[in-house]
Amino acid sequence: MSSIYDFQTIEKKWQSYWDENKTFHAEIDHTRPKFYPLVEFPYPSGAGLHVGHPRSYTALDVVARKRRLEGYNVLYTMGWDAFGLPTENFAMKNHIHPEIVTRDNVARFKSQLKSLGLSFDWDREINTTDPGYYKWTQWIFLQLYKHGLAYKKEMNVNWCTGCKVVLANEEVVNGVCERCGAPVVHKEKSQWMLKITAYADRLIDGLDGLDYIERVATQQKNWIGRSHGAEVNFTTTTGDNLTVYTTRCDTLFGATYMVVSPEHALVGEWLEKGIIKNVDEVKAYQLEASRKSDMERTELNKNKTGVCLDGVKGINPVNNTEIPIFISDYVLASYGTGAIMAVPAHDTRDWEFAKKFGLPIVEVVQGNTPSNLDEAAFTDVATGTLVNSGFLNGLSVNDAKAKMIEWLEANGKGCDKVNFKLRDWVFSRQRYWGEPIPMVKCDKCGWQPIPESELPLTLPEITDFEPGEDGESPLARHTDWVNTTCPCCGGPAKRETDTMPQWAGSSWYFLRYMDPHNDEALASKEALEYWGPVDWYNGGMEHTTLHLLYSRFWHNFLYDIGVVPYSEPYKKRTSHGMILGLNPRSFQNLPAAEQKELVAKYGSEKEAQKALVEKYGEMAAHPVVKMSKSLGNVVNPDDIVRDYGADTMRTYEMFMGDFEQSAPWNTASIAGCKRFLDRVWKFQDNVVDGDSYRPELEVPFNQTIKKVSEDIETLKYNTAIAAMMGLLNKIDAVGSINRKEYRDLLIMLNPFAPHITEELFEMMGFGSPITSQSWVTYDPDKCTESTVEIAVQICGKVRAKLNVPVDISAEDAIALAKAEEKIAAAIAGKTIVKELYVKGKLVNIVAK
RNA sequence: GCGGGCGUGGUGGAAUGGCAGACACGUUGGUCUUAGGAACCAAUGCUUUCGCGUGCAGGUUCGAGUCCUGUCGCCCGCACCA
Repeated sequence: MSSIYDFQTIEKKWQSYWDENKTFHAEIDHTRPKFYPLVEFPYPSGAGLHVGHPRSYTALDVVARKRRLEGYNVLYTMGWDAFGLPTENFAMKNHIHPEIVTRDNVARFKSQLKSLGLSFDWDREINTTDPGYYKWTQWIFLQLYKHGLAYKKEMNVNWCTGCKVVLANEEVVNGVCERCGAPVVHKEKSQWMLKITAYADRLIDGLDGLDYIERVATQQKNWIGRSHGAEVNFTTTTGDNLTVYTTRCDTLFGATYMVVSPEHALVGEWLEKGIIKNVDEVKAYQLEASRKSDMERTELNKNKTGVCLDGVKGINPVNNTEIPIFISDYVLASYGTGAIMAVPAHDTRDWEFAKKFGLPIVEVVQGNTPSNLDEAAFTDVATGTLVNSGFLNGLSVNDAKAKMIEWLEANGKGCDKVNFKLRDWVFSRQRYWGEPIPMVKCDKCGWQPIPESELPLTLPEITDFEPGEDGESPLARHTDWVNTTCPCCGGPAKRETDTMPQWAGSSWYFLRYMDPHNDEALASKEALEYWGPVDWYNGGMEHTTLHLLYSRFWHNFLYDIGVVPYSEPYKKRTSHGMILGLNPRSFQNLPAAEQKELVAKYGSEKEAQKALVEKYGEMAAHPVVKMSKSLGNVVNPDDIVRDYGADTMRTYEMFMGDFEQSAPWNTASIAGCKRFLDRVWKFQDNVVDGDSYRPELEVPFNQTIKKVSEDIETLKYNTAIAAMMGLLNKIDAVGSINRKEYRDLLIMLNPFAPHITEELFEMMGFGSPITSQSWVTYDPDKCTESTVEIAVQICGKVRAKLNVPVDISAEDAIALAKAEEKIAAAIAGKTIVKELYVKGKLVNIVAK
């Protein structure tokens, strides 16, 4: 009899074995092809590992382990993205230094990850808060500065009222802070900026050569938001130039007014010069607009507001018509020129505004059917033809655009222009726990980079991490550190006290894994050339427009300055779905007894569910929700590993559903995966000799190996495991397993359940360790049985089943089908209209 | 509003245009047990009589969960980007 499958002992045994033997340690080896899979390194939060983390880690661990068996030299690594606000907040609250908080959290995360048997090369572990690491983060910043891509600017920033820190546009979600949920307001602050906009085109065009899943590429493109249009130079009655940006220069004849953003420079100028007559009204509107938070602006976006500037008019360059100029916050200062020409007949927003302010609506584009401009703007570009537009009359929209640009350029009234939604990256944070920005300010020389030889510029040891009330970094209070000398003139100077955002360290970490201990460079040329680029990067969708875009920007830049030998960092990007929790407040998830009780009380399930929604709120209507402490549905991976083992946990996470879709965690379902592994364990009692597949298992084995091999490559881990479960059922039907079959099964299962397969491999004397074996192969000719069961349909309805040789001819198959008793009876006396045979599937007879 | 995705048993989910519900969970019955929240075996979409079934209504096809049109619902992203 087999021993008990004591997963606790076995898993510890092999984890120590791998550690001691450095089984997964990778070194440059030019005799083997390399493979570099990457998962997003975690922020080591105080809460410990979430069950969501291992979904991604296990998925690429499966790929990494398979690749090693296939002969690749695999670099699979882990590290810590450890700078960040939660740690600093925890440190403040509990009066513990962030460094200690980080150290403790990392230790916990590391032991949790180790307990899962992930095949990381722990010798390459990195930590963004390690001065040896952030020396190079700072070094990259200096290169950006030296190439004019880092600059300091007084600007309107997103200010989180909760974190008391500046946020990047990407960090503001629905007008509130992505992290803490507090309202975000605008504030003028002097900030370090990175010129990501200089790479806008590259970041779109570079996607073409990459294997990114569609939704990631689309989201990045939309975020960068490239639009082709024209700048048109309007003039004003004051003699000023007022340039607008438009994608519809074909409609220039239909411009009946102009709108500039409340912050537009000309408005200030005109106010100063006394040109504007309704000063109070204009100033009041400006003030109101500046006070609005993003949330308020969003909420109000249906109801257009604005003020007409009294005393100045715009002049349309194409027909010299004078038109009114408004200020309105529906025009953004930060996009285009901060000014637009308004064509209410053909733009929905302009139409709304014109309706509200009673402005003329002039039709210049006509569709195939007459449009009612009292009802809505006509915006169909595809079918429109120009009217009331002088030299454009009769042209299609596209032709008119081209002709108008020609005209504008010929007359010096405008030009072609490409605009982007993407804005420069606000890079300053008024916090302690981040990389110091290696810049000093000298009264004489201005901002100066510190010499590279002085890197890393380390954080000073301080104990008070509270941000200043004025929004200054806590570092600003530490004058010993702040006061320094100017690297340029040697005179007194002050250090920058803001630190870098968390996205800094994670923008290049995958390069450091290639050569983590190098003190001369961020990584050696040899390592960068051998290991790079990342072959397969898996991570969350939430990073698509943040980390993923930022790191592509940095990497393209590093390529331009000759630091890395290729421009794009990641060849392939995939994304996993979130692991959700069951909502304990939803009717569907209540214990049966409670459900009965509620139905008795309220009459029906529907009414019971309604009552729950009334009691708990809208959320009770959703049976599957995000895990949260307040609902008490958070699952701790430690508990699962303790109760079921790491192999079961891994298998379950891969089996629970489509890897790319979100899936609810259901601890009750884990039993199935545990049983699966138990059955594999028990095969040891029923092993017979044999060094080839037995006839009845030959096809199932070949089929399963094919399925598992292919599914691992296409993220279909769930069906790969299902196929192995199906194979087990077939082996059980035979009643025993032979040594060849057992051995191949274990290799196939090894990437998913590495511990149990190592143990069985050793016990069975197949040679040890399993990690030095070769991946199983299949014979394509042996993936189908020699006879198959086909369906016989009459008019598409299945009427009988038939066993036929797999290579039977269509004629023979149809003849056999017709000879079948039920079929013969069904078609008797009818005219056969059509007969067809689909190989190995079915015969369909159409009879009337 | 725009862009992307998705609606399949009690549940998670399978199905190159070809026998819908693989593989699991759960449930029911059984075996073995002092016991079972263990293990194993059997049944399990609904109805059981023809039959009906992939959100709903049409269409294409010999054949549609899959393709097309419309519609309803849910999720995600963007959100006045001119």
